[in-house]
Amino acid sequence: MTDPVFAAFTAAGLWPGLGKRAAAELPGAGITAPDHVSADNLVKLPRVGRQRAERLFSSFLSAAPAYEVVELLVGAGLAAKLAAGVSEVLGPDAGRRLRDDPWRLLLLNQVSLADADRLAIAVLKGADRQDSRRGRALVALTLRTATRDGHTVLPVDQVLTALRAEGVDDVAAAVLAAVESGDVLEHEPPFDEESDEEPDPSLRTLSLARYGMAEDAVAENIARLAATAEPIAPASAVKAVAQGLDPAQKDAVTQVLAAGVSLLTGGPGTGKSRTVASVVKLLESKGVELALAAPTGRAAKRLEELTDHPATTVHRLLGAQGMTGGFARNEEWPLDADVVVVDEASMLDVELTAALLEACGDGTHLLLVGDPAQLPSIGPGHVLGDLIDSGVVPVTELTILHRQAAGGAIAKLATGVRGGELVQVDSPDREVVIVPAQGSAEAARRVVQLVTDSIPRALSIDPSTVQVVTPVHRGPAGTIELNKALKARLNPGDGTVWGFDVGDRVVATANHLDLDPVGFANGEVGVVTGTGDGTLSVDFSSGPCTVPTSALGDLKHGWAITVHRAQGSEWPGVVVVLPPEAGGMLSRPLVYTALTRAQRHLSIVHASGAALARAVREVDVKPRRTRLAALLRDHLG
DNA sequence: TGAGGTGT
Repeated sequence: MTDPVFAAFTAAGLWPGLGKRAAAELPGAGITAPDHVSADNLVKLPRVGRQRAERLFSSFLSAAPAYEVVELLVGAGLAAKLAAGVSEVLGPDAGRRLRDDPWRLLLLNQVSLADADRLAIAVLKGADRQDSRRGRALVALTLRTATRDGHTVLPVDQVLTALRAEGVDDVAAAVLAAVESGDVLEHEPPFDEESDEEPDPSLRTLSLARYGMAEDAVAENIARLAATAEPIAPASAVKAVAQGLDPAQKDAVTQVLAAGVSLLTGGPGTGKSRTVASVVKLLESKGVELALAAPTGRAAKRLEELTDHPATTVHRLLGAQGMTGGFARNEEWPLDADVVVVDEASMLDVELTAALLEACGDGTHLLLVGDPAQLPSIGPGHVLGDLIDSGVVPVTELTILHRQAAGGAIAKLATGVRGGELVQVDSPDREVVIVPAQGSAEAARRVVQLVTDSIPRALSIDPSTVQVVTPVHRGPAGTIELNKALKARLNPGDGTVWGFDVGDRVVATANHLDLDPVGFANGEVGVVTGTGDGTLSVDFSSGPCTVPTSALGDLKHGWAITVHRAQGSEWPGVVVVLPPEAGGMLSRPLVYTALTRAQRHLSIVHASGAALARAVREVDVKPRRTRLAALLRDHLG
């Protein structure tokens, strides 16, 4: 009979060097408990020689801390695989720390309050829901849950209410304990110089220390860069690159030369890219050291193509050191750049921005380029929006559309949505077509009909240049079902290599930037042109690529992709589907991002009823609570 | 309560 803790430990893959198969073979070799583990016994395993047995034995000993954690977890009826995360978050001393305070388990994202309570009951005997350690953990949990909606802070009252709902009696003591532990920070409301009155204490907020500190760091470092900047070149230098730039675009260039931190904003087609290219050209000619980056691999790749100057992800620029590690570039070892340009800045969250700013030495100029109307960052914070709202950082907003379709229905619709209005557009030329549908099954049928029949027939747009965009993966009008239906119509086949056939459209779901000749970036769409032995040849818009077996798991069918993944790409024809089940996730940025993917034709299959107009009307269906705008006004106002 | 990125 195998020791249950030992069995759980070996099955959870926590023994370094021991594969799944070998783990299953342990009982056969008579190893069913920790004290059976020795080199002499391990050598009885199939395919294990003396040397490997010795190595496995020592790696077992080194995994003792994880074993201790598994013992605690299994004793409480919890999954042993949590142990890896526990050790990562709590360190080698995790077992003792969990025994001291079982609610520390809540530091892991996958853990619920009920799980932590179970561990507490198992570990503490006589555990009490009024335990101050539980209250403290609940404060942090409440704040962490809020970060999933992008908030960096919550009002104190809201945290207290959440604590009461979990049965905590002394809520003030719980907040105090959380603040004293250092995990949580308390913030006074912004000081109002206009009034003599004390700030309202109910406006106090709480943050998780890591985000509270990141927000402080962003504000302080913006102020530092603003204060230490020297003009790079006289404004007259702009003339050299100014041909073809409109006045606002020229202003943006002038601003980069003068200001430590400046912003360049505007919707698709307003010439942000063009302006950035001019900035780069000018600075290169002056021999200025430049660093170009973007939050995603695809945006970085595009920035590089556009400027003809090397660009990387912000993470790579800063020398990111793995999942939990920090960045090699920081205040001690700043970036070797006089000017740093970051594109797609709407995707910057508060922690990455703090790291970026800390890595900018005194006198470095930073230009952030982005569109605040597009989808917000995944991580917490509202950096680009807060910088704009603060009013203390110079902003150039580009508003003039420079595309040939400037006066067209897509542009009118997009401009309306950007401003919060769902306008009726007249489109006799069928640049925009609204297709109402009842329910998501009908919506899905309409999509297939549009792509395979109506659009090519009536508008002479080839299906290969039409992209379907949907908010969701699941359901009849989600990416999964739509791709099945579209493959059946556009490129039927049985999927010889990993479900793909020559002619399939694919989308990348991870970066593989280092493959030979160019590699591909997350979100890039391509077409399969050939199959090899466990490999695929794919033509991405950036060039052809041979995708090895190891990277095939990061490709999916790409006729229909999510709005999130479509951000940053455009197609001649776009079909946007809004199924009823996506009603709850519709927001102005999502709708705006979806429809601005279209260059010449936009079909909207509308099955989400009143939710669409509501989403567009409300500024932000879920506004993010942050302190950054107020902090910036404090530092720079 | 959906969807989304980066790093070794």
